[in-house]
Amino acid sequence: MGDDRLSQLFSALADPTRRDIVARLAVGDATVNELAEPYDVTVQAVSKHLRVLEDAGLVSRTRDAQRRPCHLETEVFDLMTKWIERYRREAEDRFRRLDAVLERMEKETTETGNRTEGAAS
Amino acid sequence: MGDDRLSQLFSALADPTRRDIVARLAVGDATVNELAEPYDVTVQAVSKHLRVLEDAGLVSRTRDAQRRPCHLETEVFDLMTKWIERYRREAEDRFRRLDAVLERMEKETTETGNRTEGAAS
DNA sequence: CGTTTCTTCAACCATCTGGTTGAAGAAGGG
DNA sequence: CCCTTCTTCAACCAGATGGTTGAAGAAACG
Repeated sequence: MGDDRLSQLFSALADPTRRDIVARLAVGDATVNELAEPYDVTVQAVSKHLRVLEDAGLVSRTRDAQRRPCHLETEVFDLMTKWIERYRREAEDRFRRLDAVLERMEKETTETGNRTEGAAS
Repeated sequence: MGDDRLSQLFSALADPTRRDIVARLAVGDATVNELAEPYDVTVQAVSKHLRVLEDAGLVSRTRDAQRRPCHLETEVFDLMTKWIERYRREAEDRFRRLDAVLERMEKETTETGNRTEGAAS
């Protein structure tokens, strides 16, 4: 279902353990074992989480002997913030226009109908 | 599993249909039937999607006769953008520091060790 | 070479999820 | 009052997901 990039990204960050992993990778690169240590789940489970993060483009991995250091890729964050900000702005702009219309209507009402209060805004 | 607010939010936006619903609600409020019309799924499925969005705090609903107009709540977007921006900045700051360290190390190496190239840049 | 460490693959399991159909609330309209 | 409209509830189903255990790759170490 989540076949497009944005779905993968949001889905990857929908898990608290994965968000925590991202938070720790923001501090510095780390291996699978290091990342798995704080949690009470198996290292295999963490390995799966890392694969999800990697597929989403949030994490890249290099090789260092047997270890696979994980590195946080920050560029993909833009995809999400751009999406969020777009619709947030769109909705908020609409609100402002709606408010303006309501304000004008109210002013016209007070002009033609009863003049209960001063028209100063 | 996704019991905290952030998990609910990311999870809600991980579905392309739900993101599309959010995009359309950014243009204006709409009823369940109106929202369901463009998709080839049943209206019940869309009703479920709206419940997910509502539980995540992204959508609020009022009552208008039999209709339940859906309204986009934009404030909760901040929760996500704050989280994303925090760790993005954290990681990028770390990169800048790392780059500075590497640059200094490189300069010291060229000063003490072999002087193969000019130390400019 | 055998062993130890780090990591992943494979199979399995419980639960969640997104979809369906069918029936039932909720509220107006004839 | 019935009937139609809008919406949700309930039960069900296929597939994804997050977890487990056990075994197997990959690469250093003795």
